[in-house]
Amino acid sequence: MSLQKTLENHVKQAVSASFNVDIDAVEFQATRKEFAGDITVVVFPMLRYVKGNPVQIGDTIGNYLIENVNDVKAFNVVKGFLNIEISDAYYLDFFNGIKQDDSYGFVSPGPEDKAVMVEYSSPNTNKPLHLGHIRNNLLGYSVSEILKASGKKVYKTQIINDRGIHICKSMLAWKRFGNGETPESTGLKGDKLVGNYYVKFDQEYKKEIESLVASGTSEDSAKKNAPILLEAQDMLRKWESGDEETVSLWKTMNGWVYDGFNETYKNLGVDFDTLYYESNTYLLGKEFVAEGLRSGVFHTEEDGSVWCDLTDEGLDKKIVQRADGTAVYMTQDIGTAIQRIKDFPDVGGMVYTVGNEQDYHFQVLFLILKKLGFDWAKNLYHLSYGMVDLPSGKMKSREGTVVDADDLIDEMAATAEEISKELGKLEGYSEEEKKALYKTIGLGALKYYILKVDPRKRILFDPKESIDFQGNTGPFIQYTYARIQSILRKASFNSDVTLSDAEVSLHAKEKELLKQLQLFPEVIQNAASQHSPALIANYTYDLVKEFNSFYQNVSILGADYEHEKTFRVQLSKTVANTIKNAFSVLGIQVPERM
RNA sequence: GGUCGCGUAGCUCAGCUGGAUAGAGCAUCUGCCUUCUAAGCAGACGGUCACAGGUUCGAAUCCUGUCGCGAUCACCA
Repeated sequence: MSLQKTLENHVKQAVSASFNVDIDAVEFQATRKEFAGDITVVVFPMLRYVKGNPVQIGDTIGNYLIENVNDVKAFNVVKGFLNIEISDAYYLDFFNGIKQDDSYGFVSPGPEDKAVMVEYSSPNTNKPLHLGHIRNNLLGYSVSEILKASGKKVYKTQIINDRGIHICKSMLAWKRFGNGETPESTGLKGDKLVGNYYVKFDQEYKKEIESLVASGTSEDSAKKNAPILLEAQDMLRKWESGDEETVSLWKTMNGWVYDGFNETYKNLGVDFDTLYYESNTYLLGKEFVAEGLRSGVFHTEEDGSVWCDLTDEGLDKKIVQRADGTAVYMTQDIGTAIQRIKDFPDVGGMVYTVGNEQDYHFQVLFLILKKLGFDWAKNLYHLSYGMVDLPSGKMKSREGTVVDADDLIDEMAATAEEISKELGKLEGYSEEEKKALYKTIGLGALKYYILKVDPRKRILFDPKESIDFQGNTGPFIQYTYARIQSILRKASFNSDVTLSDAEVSLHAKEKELLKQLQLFPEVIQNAASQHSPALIANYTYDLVKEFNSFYQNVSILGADYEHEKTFRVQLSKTVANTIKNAFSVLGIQVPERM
């Protein structure tokens, strides 16, 4: 049981015994550093139940705690704040309980736990992944891992947008200008190759529009009637009717793209448990339109189109089926959500990692699913995130201002290399070790930089200046971890020794560290319920700062007494372990040396 | 215009369900490498928490309004 919970009961008893009233909650906070004490009870809220002077009430409770609770060593009252000092024995007990636990803070899923499905990435197959996808992938992956750590079973998934006119554009351009090029023949990653033809299409399309306009066609009409566009539309019809040649080319080119994407995912360190393809799901959902009509959730307009009226909930009307009976985006998403629950009956909720430009869409989607009567609909969460902007402005594929995911990952490793060389570290490492380390550091910097900020906020990403190896950054934390490993290599200590408070008296900095460690499981739970990797990132940074201060000011291997040394080494090891666990849910690797 | 999100130090960001004098890093300045990795530590400087009201013992945090920035308001996905 956490210190706070234990104390809460005691404080309640104290109030009950001294003032003859029951209170239902006690408010705690960490004691500010300028006051003596470890944990603070805020007395003000009790004034509602207990009449009197807050200082006197605090005194009374404090005295009761001293008499009745072993671990309470002393107290002081400042204004309405009752600062409580806890005995070393309590902290050592706590520490002895976790020091052997490599997965401290992580909870294994219980069999009765409902699973969560997390969707992220979900790219189109006509363009390579870019910086925006990186934010999406990192968030989705990390939230999945955090949910796992909090004790949930998680299915990571993505829906691949593998059909539609945009795919046909790439296919058409490849057919016309490709000369049979393949990833093998060109040495290009598949997604890059296909992406190039998508660009090629756009160039041709523009040329045709220009020449049509030059020969007197209106711009509007030219845009609609450019031959290459008409041909692409024709190709989509062929695809939908199952034309063998078209489908076969579609399969081949998508295959190239998937190979390319998988390489990027592997580099980024993200993965998926199950995949959905839009070519399989785009027809889903219509049966539920019929059901929604029966139950009165939807209604039919005169032209035969089907709508959902959400004006009562402050939203507007949304179409769910066209007059010609075909499905729209919303319909597919309804169908896909339901299909997923069918495919994975243990799933009781879903997280959609999608940019904030779709906030409204998901608000509507979740509401419709609720209205259709699915009880899991209350456990749907749109993990919405802001755009990633560049100093030069928005990323626009047409203007070539998109930061390519693969390029960025390489660039980060190169920057890590540059800085490492400047600092003259890493002597005596093989080239291979160095290369691996540069990647670990570069990726760590990138991931941490993106994950430490609140997802809702837009990020201004400056590829050159954003990567700082000092302060609240991934490499700083990695560095701390590596230093602790160095101590452990030199220490050769017996981790089984269990030290009691008779053998060790806690240094102030050690106590601070122990307090931080005690928070870890709570941080994981909070991060899970708030879907916030940022919480974990910032917590880890706090822990590391605390450790560095300890490291710099307290001798570890050179401690005066053997017990002291053993304890400090054990503590360092536990801190390292916590850093590693925290970083693993952020998807960041931790180096043994750097 | 309607709806949603954001606005905290020169810059990048924390700040949990309201609590003590609003915290870090970068940048600027001052100390600290014969000691476990100085990619570090200790300190200084820097704030009308966009603005105005309200709620109460107490507001960066909750409510209302104003301003600024962004997103969205397709029978596109």
